Amino acid sequence: MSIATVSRVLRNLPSVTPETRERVLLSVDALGYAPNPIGQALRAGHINAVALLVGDIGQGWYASLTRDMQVLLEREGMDLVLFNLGRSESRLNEVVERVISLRLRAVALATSDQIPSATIARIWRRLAEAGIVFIAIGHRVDGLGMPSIVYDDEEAGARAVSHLAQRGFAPIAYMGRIEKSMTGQVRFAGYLRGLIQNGLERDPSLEWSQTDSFRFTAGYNTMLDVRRRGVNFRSLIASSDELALGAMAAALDLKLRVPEDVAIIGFSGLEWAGYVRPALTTLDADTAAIAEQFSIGLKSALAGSSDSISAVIPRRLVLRDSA
Amino acid sequence: MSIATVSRVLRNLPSVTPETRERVLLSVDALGYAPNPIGQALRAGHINAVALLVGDIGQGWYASLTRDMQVLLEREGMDLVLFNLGRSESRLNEVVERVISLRLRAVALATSDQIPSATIARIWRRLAEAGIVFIAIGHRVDGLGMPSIVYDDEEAGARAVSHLAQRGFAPIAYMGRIEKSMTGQVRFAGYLRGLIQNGLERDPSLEWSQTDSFRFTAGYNTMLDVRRRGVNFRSLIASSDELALGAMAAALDLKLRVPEDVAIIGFSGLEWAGYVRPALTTLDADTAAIAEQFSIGLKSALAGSSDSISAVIPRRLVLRDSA
DNA sequence: TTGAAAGCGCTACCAC
DNA sequence: GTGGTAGCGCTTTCAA
Repeated sequence: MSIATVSRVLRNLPSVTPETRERVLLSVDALGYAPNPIGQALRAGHINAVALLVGDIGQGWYASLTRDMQVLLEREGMDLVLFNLGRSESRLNEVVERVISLRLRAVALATSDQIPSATIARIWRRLAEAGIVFIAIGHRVDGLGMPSIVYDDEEAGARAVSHLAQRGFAPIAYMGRIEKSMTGQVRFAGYLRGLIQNGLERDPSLEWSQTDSFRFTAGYNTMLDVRRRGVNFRSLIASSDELALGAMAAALDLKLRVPEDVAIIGFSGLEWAGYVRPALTTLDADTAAIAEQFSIGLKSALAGSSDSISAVIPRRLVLRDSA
Repeated sequence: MSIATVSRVLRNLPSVTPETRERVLLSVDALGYAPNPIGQALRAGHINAVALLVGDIGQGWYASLTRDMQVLLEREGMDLVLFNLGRSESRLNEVVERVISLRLRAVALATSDQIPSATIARIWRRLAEAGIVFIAIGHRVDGLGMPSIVYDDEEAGARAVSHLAQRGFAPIAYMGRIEKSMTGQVRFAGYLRGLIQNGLERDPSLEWSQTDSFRFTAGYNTMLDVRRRGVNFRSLIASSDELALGAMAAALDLKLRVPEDVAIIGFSGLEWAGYVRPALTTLDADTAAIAEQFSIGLKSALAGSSDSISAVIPRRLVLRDSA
């Protein structure tokens, strides 16, 4: 009953007689022995854990994604090491180096809108050198063959426009345009396609950028600003539920009726969106589906498959009262 | 220039001549060498990381806490391994065993309201045996000397009552009573003290329990239910912002005015609470302060101090429109 | 089928 | 002040 034999038994290797196995398991039980993952990691050259890099865990979508990822990883016997990026790109590099030095097995990068594609591609290469699986979440990086799981934001944007147009809510504005991000462009492209499909004119004064953030205040201030400037619009598509709620709050404070005077559609499907009044119509973001796809992609990559995952998760239009 | 010397240089041990140090650093730079944390961990007998156990990361308070904890741990050079507990107590035990087997350095248990004190005490002992620091967050476990960081919920509950009473919003109901949890009891005790201090009668029909959860639906359904039953009240204190928003949604759907017909105060200070309309008055929950205290307690415990942290974070009453 | 031993990367000890 | 080496716990040869 050497340590080697114990190791074999505990990993269910075939080359052990039933009796030996029995005896080993008995002793293991008696002693309360459990293998030390650190030893295993040292031997294997990597830790059986995945790094989840999120933009800001305080935001609902990231939190929801984190939960679903943790559940799925645990099911695979892996642990989740969490890194919160904030807005700084240099921090992203530091975190990646940290992950490499920790010898984690995979990186899930989930920052929907803040990082240039070139940066992401560089990080992907860097991790590949280190033998670490990389999967981008929420980032559309076309044509590079980079593993990614994204929403069908183009389609979703177009669908939102059609919905508003059919309800007679034109002119339709777009809040939350962000130039440097691929995702932002895709979502916005959907908005533009939607306009065309519905025979509507594009109007640059209805395309609102938020430089500061995707969050509540930005939505609030933007709404105040466009109303003060007398911009003419009947509805708006906000690229996050936070922006949408901020905008709705401003609208209500200005004594506008929602949706009669201003109709609003958000992006994300956060839980509180169903409980504000009027309840927020939104293009939901299924984080469980993302986690599911991640798990599939991870397993395939760890099994050595060369073709990388490229999944698209559909967004559902959740009709409530705000549009 | 042996490996031993390199190790000494990289850890800034004094017994190295400046020249040697210089030479080593040069080579390290040239080779891009970085120490392997797994080797360090095997040697040290533990991984330089902290486990954060949260009830449900999808809920705003946990998400906010997680972010602040991650930031502070990173500052200390430690990583954050996240575990999501959900509601099952058996899962808590599994997670604790996992943490022990991983040889993490500390556990922060943040589940404000679901776990019996006896269970927590048992876990504390189990971790102590394994030499792992344990700090309870949001759990008040008096008299056991257990390291803990809690809010001043008793005081906060009483303050909420006083505020409502002074504004003439009696009778005041309490939503979200949970018997098995210490925290729940403390918060509720504050409510009772507040009633007495303000010369109000206690009325059991105004003490509402939610068996299912602290979340939106529970608040919504409870409000519907008490109105249907014709319970007489002018305001309510909800033990979470989620409950509060759910209740407010139901009130608005019933064409009640908030705060004129029903005034509402929540517990938590989540960001969206300031952007719903009417904006939600709340007893905020400073998660950054908790992380700060955790960091202090952790450092002291790792330094071998025997007296354990016991911090109380005050809740601020954030006055907005709902009460 | 089982056991002995090397070696993953690190630090602490002991010699020099 | 520096270098050699044992040993943390594991898995994987290689021999028996």
